[in-house]
Amino acid sequence: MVNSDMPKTPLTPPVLAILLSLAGGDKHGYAMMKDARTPEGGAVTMGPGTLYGTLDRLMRDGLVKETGTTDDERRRYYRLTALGRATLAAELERLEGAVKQARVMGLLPKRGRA
Amino acid sequence: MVNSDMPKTPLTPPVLAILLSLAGGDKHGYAMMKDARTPEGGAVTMGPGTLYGTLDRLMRDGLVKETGTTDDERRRYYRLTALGRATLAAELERLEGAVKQARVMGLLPKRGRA
DNA sequence: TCAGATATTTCTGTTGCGGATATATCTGTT
DNA sequence: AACAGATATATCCGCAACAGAAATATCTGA
Repeated sequence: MVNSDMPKTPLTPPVLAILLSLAGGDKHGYAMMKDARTPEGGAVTMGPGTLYGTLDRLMRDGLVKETGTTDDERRRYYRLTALGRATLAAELERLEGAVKQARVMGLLPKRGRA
Repeated sequence: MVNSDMPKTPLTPPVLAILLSLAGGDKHGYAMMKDARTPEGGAVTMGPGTLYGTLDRLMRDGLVKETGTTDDERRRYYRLTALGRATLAAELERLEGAVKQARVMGLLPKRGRA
């Protein structure tokens, strides 16, 4: 159980957006880019430089890997690793705590409470 | 209504931690640093470099200002501006959306803990 | 007064973001 | 089948932000 098996948080917004997108299933880069722009995806606007650069770092750090399969010559599909999933989960719990705290402080409009 | 009046998101983790801490009342740097480490503060560990550097940028961007008052020679107190509050609120709603989405996808344990 | 904690400042290396540019492949149209 | 436009990735590089160390000053309590 080395350090690299432990989720490291906090995550930057581009990293979170990518992991969140991949949590919905294997995707190629361009699809993640569009995913991220949506409100549910985190409303993050990434250009290609940020996307593919971040993707490389995520693979280097073992949070994401390529699937190796494709349905289109151009596309490269990516998948979360176990560490990637664990990291995403840890970050989401962290954020949930902050949001909850914010609600207590009255910083958020009444709704929420899914 | 210029651009600088509009909240800009997403925020990086250190920025969020600082704004969140200041939402609880005027604080000095060292206090924010300790605040940030707590789970409710976002569980972010910042050294002085990150803290004061980020604080300078927040003042430059008009999200935070100095109060000018102190109860201790060493301390410099900071306060959220209206833009700072609006930015924090926007970011929290953004994150709330992501967390909600994550819950739908079953990425979070049943009910978050306090 | 002395030690140790508190609080900030400054400096510098490193990382990661962000936009531009280039190229290749796919799709639909005629 | 050729073309236009959308899709998809690769790569480059300047700049902003983060991260840690080191130095300094002030406060607190024994």
